[in-house]
Amino acid sequence: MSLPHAVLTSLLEKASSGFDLARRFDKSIGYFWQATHQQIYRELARMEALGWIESEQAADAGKTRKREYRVLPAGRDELVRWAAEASAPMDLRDSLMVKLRASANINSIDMRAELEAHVQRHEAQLSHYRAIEERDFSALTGMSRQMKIQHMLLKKGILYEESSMAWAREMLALLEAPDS
Amino acid sequence: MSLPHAVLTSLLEKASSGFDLARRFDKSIGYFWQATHQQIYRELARMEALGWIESEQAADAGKTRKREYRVLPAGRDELVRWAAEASAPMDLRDSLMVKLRASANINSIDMRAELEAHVQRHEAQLSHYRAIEERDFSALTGMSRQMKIQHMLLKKGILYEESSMAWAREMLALLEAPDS
DNA sequence: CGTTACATGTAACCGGTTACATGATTTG
DNA sequence: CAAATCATGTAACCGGTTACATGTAACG
Repeated sequence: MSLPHAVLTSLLEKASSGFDLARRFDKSIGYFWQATHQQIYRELARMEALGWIESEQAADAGKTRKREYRVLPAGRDELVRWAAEASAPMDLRDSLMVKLRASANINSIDMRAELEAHVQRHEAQLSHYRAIEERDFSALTGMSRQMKIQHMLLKKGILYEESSMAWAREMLALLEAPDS
Repeated sequence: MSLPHAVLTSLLEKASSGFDLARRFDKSIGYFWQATHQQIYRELARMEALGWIESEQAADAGKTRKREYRVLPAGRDELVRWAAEASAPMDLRDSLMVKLRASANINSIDMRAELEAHVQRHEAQLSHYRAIEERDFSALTGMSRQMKIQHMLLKKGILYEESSMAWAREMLALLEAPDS
């Protein structure tokens, strides 16, 4: 159950409203943990009831209901406690692999178009990551420990995209090859 | 919604009982799509009601309730239909990454031990995959199209383990390094 | 003869997804 | 002024997980 802790981590970096959190989830932390705004609002309410976070009307709320959430010591403690737990290995549920396996058994299934789309998606994501790397992590010296860790997380994404793309290209080559 | 289709694919390769399917899911197809026996029994019942599969008492049932399931043409058609749908990109939900990100913000979180366990898990899985590769895919010539695709799926797993391990080792080195 | 593996299920729960609702603010 | 974006929520559903139940077969 990592969603509350992902939210806590994000709030720790910057006190925010639910809406801003949802937007941030679409970017940085969302590459490793996605959440819809409904989930986030639900968790914020739950965590406030538990005393892990507190909120007040946002400075720029105007007449809207915008609230800003902040992590309380109890929330910080909970994050430390949770981090010490053993984490289960990530579960892979890749429907493309299931389809490819089906295509190995049924000749009329042609996965080439979908693999091509797949390659393109990985390509786009990769260049997106690389742009972030260039922008935020190109300094050669003086990176703080925090920055170095953040950079490694980005690199994880880059490695994933690179290896997925290379593999998909090889798979595509196999499917394009004449059936000898 | 890939579980029924993963089951269909597995049944296509070999007519089986629910129990055998659950065991097989722990091995081959389960690397890309896990399922507990409860889920599998539920899907088998659903798919039989839909006319995608049929069953009869297993030859080796004895006095047990063991049944053997077989894919019907309608099930095969459904698999073809489903394979033509665009598949969503795999969603990554990696709690280890969330923890590492938390550790970038809270110095008292030490992820070294868990990263070491992580590396070891990947190492074990990798040598397991390599043993399968040696056993089933070491032939240099005459591999059928079906075999080649299956080999590529295994290679996908191997690539994943290799890159995860390399990355985790690099991350570990960073965390071991003196905090300059 | 007790333990482990085989074999199939029911029930409750929970996290995540989808659809829908509501109102304020900004922009063209 | 209409449309898009900001902002927060409710409700229903569904796939996946966990706990529990039940009985047979094989093994030491």
